[in-house]
Amino acid sequence: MSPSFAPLPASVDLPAVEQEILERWDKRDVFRRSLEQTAQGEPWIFYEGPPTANGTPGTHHVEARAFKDLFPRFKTMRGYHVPRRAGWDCHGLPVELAVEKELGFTSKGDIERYGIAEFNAACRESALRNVSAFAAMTERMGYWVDLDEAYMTMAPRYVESVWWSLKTIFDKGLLVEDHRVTPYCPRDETPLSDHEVAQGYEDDVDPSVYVRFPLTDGPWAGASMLVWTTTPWTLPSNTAVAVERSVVYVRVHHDGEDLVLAEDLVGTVLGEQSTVEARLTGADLIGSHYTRPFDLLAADRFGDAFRIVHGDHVTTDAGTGLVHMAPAFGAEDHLVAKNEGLEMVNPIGSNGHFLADVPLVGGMFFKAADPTLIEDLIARGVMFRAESYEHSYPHCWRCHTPLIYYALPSWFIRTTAIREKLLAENEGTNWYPPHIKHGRYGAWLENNVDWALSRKRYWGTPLPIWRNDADPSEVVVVGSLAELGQHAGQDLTELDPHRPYVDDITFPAPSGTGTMRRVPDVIDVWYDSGAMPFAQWGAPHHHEADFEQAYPAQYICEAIDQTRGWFYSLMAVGTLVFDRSSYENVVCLGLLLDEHGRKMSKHLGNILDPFELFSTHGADAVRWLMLAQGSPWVDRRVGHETLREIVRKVLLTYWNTASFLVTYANAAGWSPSADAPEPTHVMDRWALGELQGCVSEVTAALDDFDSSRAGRAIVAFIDDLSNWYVRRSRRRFWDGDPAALATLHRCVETVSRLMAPFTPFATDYLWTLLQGEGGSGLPEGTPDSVHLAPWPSISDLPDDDGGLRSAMDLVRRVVELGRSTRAASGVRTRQPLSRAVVSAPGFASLDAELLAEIAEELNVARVETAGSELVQLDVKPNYRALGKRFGKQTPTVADAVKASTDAPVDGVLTVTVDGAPVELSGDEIVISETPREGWAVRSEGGLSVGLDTELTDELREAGLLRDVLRFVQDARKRLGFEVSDRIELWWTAGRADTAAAIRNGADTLATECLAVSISEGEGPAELSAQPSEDLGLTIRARVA
RNA sequence: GGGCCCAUAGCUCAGUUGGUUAGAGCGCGUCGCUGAUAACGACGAGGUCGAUGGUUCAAAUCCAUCUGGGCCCA
Repeated sequence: MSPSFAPLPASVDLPAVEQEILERWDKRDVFRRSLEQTAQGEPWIFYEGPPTANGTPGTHHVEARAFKDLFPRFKTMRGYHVPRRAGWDCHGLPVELAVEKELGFTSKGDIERYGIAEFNAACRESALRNVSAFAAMTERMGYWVDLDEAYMTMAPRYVESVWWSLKTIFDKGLLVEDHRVTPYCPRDETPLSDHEVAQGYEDDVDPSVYVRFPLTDGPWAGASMLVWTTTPWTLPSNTAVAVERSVVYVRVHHDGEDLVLAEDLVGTVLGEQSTVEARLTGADLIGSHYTRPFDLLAADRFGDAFRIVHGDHVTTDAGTGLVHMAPAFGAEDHLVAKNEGLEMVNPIGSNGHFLADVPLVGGMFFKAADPTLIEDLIARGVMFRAESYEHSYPHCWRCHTPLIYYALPSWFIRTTAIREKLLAENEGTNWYPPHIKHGRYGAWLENNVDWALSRKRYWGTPLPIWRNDADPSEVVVVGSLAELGQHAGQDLTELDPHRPYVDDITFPAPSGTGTMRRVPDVIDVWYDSGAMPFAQWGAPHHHEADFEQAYPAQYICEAIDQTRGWFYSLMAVGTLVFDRSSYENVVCLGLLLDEHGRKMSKHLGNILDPFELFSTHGADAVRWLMLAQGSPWVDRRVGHETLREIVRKVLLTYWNTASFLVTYANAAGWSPSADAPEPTHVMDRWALGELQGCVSEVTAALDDFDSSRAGRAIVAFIDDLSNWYVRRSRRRFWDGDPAALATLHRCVETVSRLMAPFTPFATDYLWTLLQGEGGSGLPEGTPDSVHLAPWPSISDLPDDDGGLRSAMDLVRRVVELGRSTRAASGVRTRQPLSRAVVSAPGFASLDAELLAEIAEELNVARVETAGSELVQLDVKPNYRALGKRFGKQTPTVADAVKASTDAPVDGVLTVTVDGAPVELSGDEIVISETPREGWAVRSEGGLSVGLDTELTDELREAGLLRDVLRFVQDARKRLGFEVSDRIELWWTAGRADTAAAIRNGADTLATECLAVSISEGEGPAELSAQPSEDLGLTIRARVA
C-alpha cells in the first residue's frame, strides 16, 4: 500500500517548488478553470491599471501586482466570478523618450526628419518589447491575469473606442479648444508634461523686485501699489493687478511717499517705521486703474486693462498681497484673465526670445532680459527695491534650459463643468486608506481644472477632430474608422488610426467650402488608460454587452502616485461618458523604499530586480512582504534581510508543520477521512478554536481590504500551531493518535486555504499533497489545486470551545512563568521536580487536562493551587474603573488603595478617603499576589508560580534517566536512524548512579527510544561506541 | 510656497474606545530544551513613544505649534 501522502522533507528549495507549481498551473489550466468554475457566481469586477511599457519591470511593480492578485483570488475562493484581463499602456511621451534615447535624438526636429511613420513604428516595437518583460514577471510572481487577451491602448479597436468617447464628450459640449499656459522648453520648442517638469526642478538665483504701480483713479488715486515679482521679464506684459476681496489693504506713508500693500505684509516689506493712513478691503480697490511699469508694447493690444481685479490665488503669505498679472505666462493669471475678459499679450516667440520689434529687449532670451529691465525700472524711478533670492525653478530635464510658462492653443475637456458630479462620485467611493478620499484626492478634486488633452507629439491616440482649413470654426469629431470612411468616401476600417496615416485623411467640408484636415495633436496618454473600462472591449463598437456587465469595477488598486493619474482619469472619463465613476473600492499603496529608507530609483542604483528576488527567496516570500509586512498604505522598506526573515518565520514554519504531519501520518498509515470523530482532547479542541478565530479574523480583514491584519492573524496561528500545539502534542503524534493527526491535518489544510491568495505556490503544493496528491491520490471530487477549493467557513468548524482559548492563554502564561522560575532557580527542566504551585486569577477553574499540560511542560509531578505559604494578597487600584467613578479624586482613592493594609472581604475593600469610608469592589480593584520568601518563585501581572526544588533520591534518579534518554536520542540522530526505527541497544556505565538509573528505568527507556532490547555490556564490536563523559556511559546501537 | 502622509528598541513593525511596568520579531550576550523545524524557551542589555505646549484625575493615544522624512502639486 502506498503511503497516504507523498514524502515531504523538512528542507525545501522554495523557488524550485514554485517552478514546479507554475508548470502544474499551466498543464492543468488552473486559472482558466477557476474562472469557469465560478462562471455562475456573482461577478466581482477588477480593472487592471495598465502599466506603461516603457522600461523593464521593477520591484515596485510587484507590489501593486501582488495586491491586484490577492483580492481577486480571495473573492474567487468565496465563489465570486472575477474576470481579470491584463492591459498595457503603449502610448505616450515615456515611450517616445525611450525611443528617442535609443535613436540618439534630442529634439522634435530629429523625429520629423526621421519620419513620423518610422518613429511611431519604433515606438510600437519598443512597447511590445517591454510588454513581454512585464508579462514574464507577471507569470513568475503568480499574478493571475489573462495575458493572452490583454488589452493594448495602441490597438485600433481601443483607439476607436477612445474616439467614440471623445465624440460623446464633444457632443455634450465638454470638449473645447482654448489657450492653456503650459510649461514649455524654449530650446526644444515643446511643451512638457507635468511629469517631466516634476523631475526638472533646479535651484536658481532669480531677481526679487518690488515695483511701484501708481494708482490713477479710485479711492487711493495718487498712491503707488507695491507689486512683487520674481520674473521681471513678464512685466512688459502686465495686464492687471490681482487682489483678494477680503484681504485688508493699507495706504501707508513711507519715506515721503504713499504706498499700498496688504496690511499683513507691511512689517515684512517696509519694516516698522511706516504710518498706516487708511485701510480698505480688496473689494474696495477692485476697478481702480494704474500706470503700468513698461510701455514697450502698444497699450491698445491690452484692451480694458491696467486695473485691479480679484484673484482667488492671492495670499498674504509672501510678496505684498498685490499680484502682477501676465496672462500669457501664468496658469492662474490666465484663469483670472479669462474671467475678467483680459487680453493675453505675448511678446515672446516660440524660441523663448523677445520678438525683434520689442523695444529695449527685442531679440533677448527671456531670462536674459531681466537685468536690462531692472536697470530701466531703476533709472525711471519705478523700482522700489531690487533683491535676488534662491529658489527652485523648473528646467527642462533634458537640456536644463529654464522653462517658460507659455500659452498655447490646446483642446480641453471641461471637467470643471462636472466637478460637482465628480465630488459626488468620490463620496460614494471607498478609499483604502480612507484619508485619501477627502485628503489628497478629494482636496485636489475640489480644485479641479479643465483637462488639457492636447499633446504636440507623435506616438499617441490622435485627437479625432477634423477642422475646415477655410473656416476654423467648422469642426467634425469622428467616433470610429467607419465614420471617418463615410466622411472620406472610402473604406478606412483597416486604417492604422495613428499618425501619420490619419493625418493623411482629408475630406471636403460638410458646409461646402474648404477641406477638413485633422488637428495634428495627439491626446494625453492618461485619457487612454481612463478609457479602459470600455476601450478594453472596443465598446460600443464591439462587445457592448460584455462591457455593460463589467461596469463599474468593484476593485482597483495602484500605488499612491496614481492619485492624479489613473485614479483620476478613470473616474473622470467614466463620469464624463456614463455619468458615473468606474470603480467602487480603491486600494492605494505606499511606495517602496530600499533597505536604507531611500526611494528606489535607477539614478541611485538601489533598484532590486524582481526576478533576482524571486530566484533567491521565491515569489511567495516577496508577495508576503508586499501584502503582509508592515502597512501597505505606508512607504515600506524592501531588502534581502526582511525576505530571509519571512522565509524562515512564515513559510518554513508553515512548511515544517506540514512536513511533521506527513512524517507521522505516513508512519501511522493514517489518512484523512470525512467521518473523523469529534475532537475530545483539550489540545485538539483548543487548536480548532484558534483555527476558527483565525478564519474569522482573516476573512473579516480581507473583506476590509486589510491584507496586513490578515497576515498577522495567519502568522500568529502558524506560530501557535507549530510552537505550542505540535510541541505539546508530540507524544500523540509518535503514537499515531488519529485525533491529533486529524486535527493537525485540518489546521494545516485550512490555513493553506487562508494563505493561498497570499502565497499561491507553497500553499498549492502542500494543500494538494495533503489531499493525497502523489500519495494515495486525490479523492473523487477533490480539486487538484487549492485555488479551486472553497474559502474556509467558520460553520465548517466546531464551535469555539467555551472559554478554552482564554484558559489556554492562562496555561501558557503559567508555563512561561514556570520556565522563568526554573531558570532563576538553576534547576534545569530535564530534572523532574515534585510539584509546582500556582497562584493566578482563574487558575482554580482550569480542568485537570490543562493542569496536566502544565505539569508535563514544566516537568513536575503535580501542579497545585498556592496557598498562603507561597504568596500574600495584594490589592492594586484599577485606574480605568476608578476613573469613571471618581474623576478628579482618582489619584487620592488610588493612593488609599495602595496604602491599604487590610485584605478585601468577599472581594470588597474598604478604604478611607478624606476621612470617609469608601467601598471598592468588582473591577475597581485588582487582587494580586506577591511571593513570600523561601520558594523558587516568580511573579508577574498577578500570577505567581513556585517550584518545590527539594530533590529526593528518586527525583535525582529520574533526572539521570532523562539525561541518559537525551543522550540515546542524540546518538540515534548522529547514527542516522529514522525517527520510527526500532533499535537494539547495549550499554556500559562506569558510574554507579547512572547504571542504577538505567537498570531501574529500562522499561521507560525502551519505550521512549524505541528499543526492542536493552542489554548491559559492550555489544557487537563492529558498532561504533558512543561515549558520554558526563554520564560515565558508553552505548552501541543498531536498527533492529 | 500649498495639500496629504509618516515619526514607538540598533533594524522591521504591533499598540483596540485615553487607564499608570509601552509589546513582538530580527540582531547581540548568557543559560536551557529538542523524537519535525534554517527551530523553540528563559533571562539580560537596548525606549525622554521626533520636540514643545495644551486638554484631562490620567496622553504613545486627543488638540495646537514646531522639527525631520516622504509623496503629490506650484
